[in-house]
Amino acid sequence: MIFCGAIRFMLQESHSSPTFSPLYRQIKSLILQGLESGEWRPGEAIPSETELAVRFGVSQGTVRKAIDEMAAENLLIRRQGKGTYVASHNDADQRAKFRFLRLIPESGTLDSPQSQPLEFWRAKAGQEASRILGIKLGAPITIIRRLLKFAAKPVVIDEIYLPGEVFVGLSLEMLQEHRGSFYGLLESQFGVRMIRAEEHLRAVAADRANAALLAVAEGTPLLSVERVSYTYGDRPVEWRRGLYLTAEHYYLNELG
Amino acid sequence: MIFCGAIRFMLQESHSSPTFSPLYRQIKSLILQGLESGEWRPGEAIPSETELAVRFGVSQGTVRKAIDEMAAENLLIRRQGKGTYVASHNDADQRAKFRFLRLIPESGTLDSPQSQPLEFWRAKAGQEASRILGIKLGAPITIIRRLLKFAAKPVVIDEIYLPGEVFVGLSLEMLQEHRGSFYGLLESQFGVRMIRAEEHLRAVAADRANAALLAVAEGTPLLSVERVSYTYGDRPVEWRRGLYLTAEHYYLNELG
DNA sequence: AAGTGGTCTAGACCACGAG
DNA sequence: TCGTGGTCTAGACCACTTC
Repeated sequence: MIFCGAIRFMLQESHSSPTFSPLYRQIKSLILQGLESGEWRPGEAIPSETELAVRFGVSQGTVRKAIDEMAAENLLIRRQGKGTYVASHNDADQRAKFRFLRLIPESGTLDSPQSQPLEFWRAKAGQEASRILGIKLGAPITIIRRLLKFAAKPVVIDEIYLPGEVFVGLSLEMLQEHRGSFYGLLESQFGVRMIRAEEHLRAVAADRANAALLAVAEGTPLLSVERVSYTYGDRPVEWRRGLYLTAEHYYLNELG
Repeated sequence: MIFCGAIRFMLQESHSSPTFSPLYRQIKSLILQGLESGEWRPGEAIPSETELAVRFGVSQGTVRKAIDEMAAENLLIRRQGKGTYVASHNDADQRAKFRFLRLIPESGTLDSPQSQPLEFWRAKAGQEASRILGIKLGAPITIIRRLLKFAAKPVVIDEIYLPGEVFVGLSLEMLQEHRGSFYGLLESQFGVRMIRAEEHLRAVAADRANAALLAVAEGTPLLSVERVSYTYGDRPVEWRRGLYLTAEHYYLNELG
């Protein structure tokens, strides 16, 4: 607490600076640093608004505005009366667990998918993987193929590309033993939290192998979902391609 | 201005009310009423924050919070130094014009699609249309079929269902003559502004007729996009089904 | 210079959760 | 009862746009 009030002077003072950003954004990036550095881990509470205000030497309202933005970006979760928490893919909330999965059963009940790993191997990044993941050509990558089942029926085939240097020690056993979502595992085991993702959707025809896995005829139209996921600092750390069988499910998207 | 300060007493005073909502939300719904009633039309400026604060008998900060939320919902657009404007599908901004179209060309240049009306007829609402559009069975509906071309190539077939009682007088000529987006036309000609939409995506096979229109082989996988669009008060006013050819385009979705 | 939205502050009080 | 986030206020000053 020696620094109380002192940090204020380290913040940008001048409005005429060419790289000017408002105080609450500077506070925001300070809190972000705390998240990236692991000072506050997913699921934990960060200090109260008043405490952060004292620490950073600004008013409580300024801290509040910084936290408001981060809550809107799903980085933090506010709980009235309790505190502000670091968002996690391991929350009790089921919606948080499969936040990035937009596949909905045609008729009614939304049950959690069950993951069945098919293959797991290591390789070297080719042109496309190195470009998309922002790693060197030939850098180690880990590839996972898996099947997702809804109500015991196979519906999704995923092929997941991960930069090997980020997820060292990931193994097939970890995937098989893990309960919960894939991103929850990456978060708790490797400290890498997925913040946002970008998906490219296309309609494609099932080839022989994938058709067999999904128990449909070769050539059946499938929804191809290519996803790149990003962690703090917009750093890409996952590239995957999903093939969705949309006979009894649909992909839901809300347009604002 | 006779009512200055008086309206304040019409707002909810008690926090113990079972239907309690904070003051800024009440202000928000008052502004919303102004939008719905057409007091402020799309593209126009609403009164300044200070003026609204006086009119509603609350502080400027409370009005500000109400407007903040509405700007986040794309209902209003703030312009520093100028004022706050009602959002419109006819904005100069190209992004606003095709806000709901997520189809991106595979390679580079994003040019505006060109719409070519194919068919236009009136019918009576069946089971599905009446359920989705929230109108009576047998109520009049208007159906439009059209082709969307990117760079002179046919890429999208749309079939659009509109409640006839909302869009009386809509004609094929209006569609042919109109420059700009379809929603821009509905907004300027019928005063109905689309706020949000919900899309259900599936992969399907092209039938003979649609394959011919898109100049592809019968059975080619297409992206089926069913959309329900809502205006103020979450009232559904459009149901459409699009068939997207995703050979040289993809559907982009951002996951937060 | 005037008017608009944008930022920042300080303080009051309310609602919620936990002990 | 206490500490947390949530709401509301009043006032100061800054930045941008227009005149």
